[in-house]
Amino acid sequence: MISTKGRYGLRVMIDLAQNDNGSYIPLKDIADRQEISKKYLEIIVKQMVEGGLIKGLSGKGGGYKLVKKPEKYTVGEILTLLEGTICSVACLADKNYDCPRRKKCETLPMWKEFDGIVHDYLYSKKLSELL
Amino acid sequence: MISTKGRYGLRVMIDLAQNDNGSYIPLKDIADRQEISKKYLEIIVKQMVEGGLIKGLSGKGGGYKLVKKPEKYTVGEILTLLEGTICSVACLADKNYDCPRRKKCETLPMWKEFDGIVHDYLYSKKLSELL
DNA sequence: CCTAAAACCTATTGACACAGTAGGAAATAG
DNA sequence: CTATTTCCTACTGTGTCAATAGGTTTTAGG
Repeated sequence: MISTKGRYGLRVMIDLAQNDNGSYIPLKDIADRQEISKKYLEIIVKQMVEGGLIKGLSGKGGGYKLVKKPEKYTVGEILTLLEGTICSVACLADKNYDCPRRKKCETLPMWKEFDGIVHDYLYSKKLSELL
Repeated sequence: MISTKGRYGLRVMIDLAQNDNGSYIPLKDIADRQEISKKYLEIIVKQMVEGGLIKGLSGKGGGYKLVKKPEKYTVGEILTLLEGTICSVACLADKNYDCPRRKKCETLPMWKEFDGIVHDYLYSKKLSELL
């Protein structure tokens, strides 16, 4: 289940794309438009800056802006950054984890196939398609 | 993310299908084969009995068995029973919930589409395909 | 009838993540 | 110099997850 972090973050990205006028957009405006606590958005937006998804500028006239064109972002990369990993099951989430039942597990192939479908959908969906 | 409840429950179903000899299969055997705590499985299996997925018989010679043929179960129905709901986002999980932003939400259509894909996959996958 | 084996039932717990809140420090344009 | 804005650290209540624990009831077979 995608948490508010991922959902809100995605909405911030859409908001930034829709209101892009070349300059930086203050978080307050986004919070007002999206009806989300600005304080909470700060946490999310910080992660997005650190992850290189957007850039921020402090001080008056500051705010946030996209670093790429909307069609260059995929929903998958946005959600992965905020959710940590988009995986249906824990066995696949941690790539280093080596399940002792890996060889005989009857469900693993299905989870892999399922994960592939989810992945394909989210990484083919562009931010620009949501505007 | 599918929790252990759903994953273990699915494995119990597979185990019951694979070891079906007409009589009841004790949980201890399943727990041993699947290498899962029997105590924990009790909780999961109880839910599956209440949900009508399997039936149990107390006493010596008792255990659990499927109520339908493996090809009559879908992975979706099994997971839905154990996970409560298989929904990617909270907005769609509770059918009675009426989001105030429903009309203007730019992300809702995508979540619906995504949910549809997930649903389609899980409800078309039969238990018998996992044996 | 007795006993062993099994399901069934209630309660508890430690750890962790989620969804925020709070208060201030640093940066920057005008 | 000041108002605005990001940036940073810390805290907190709530809930779920993943079990564990200890018992009671049911049932088949000797």
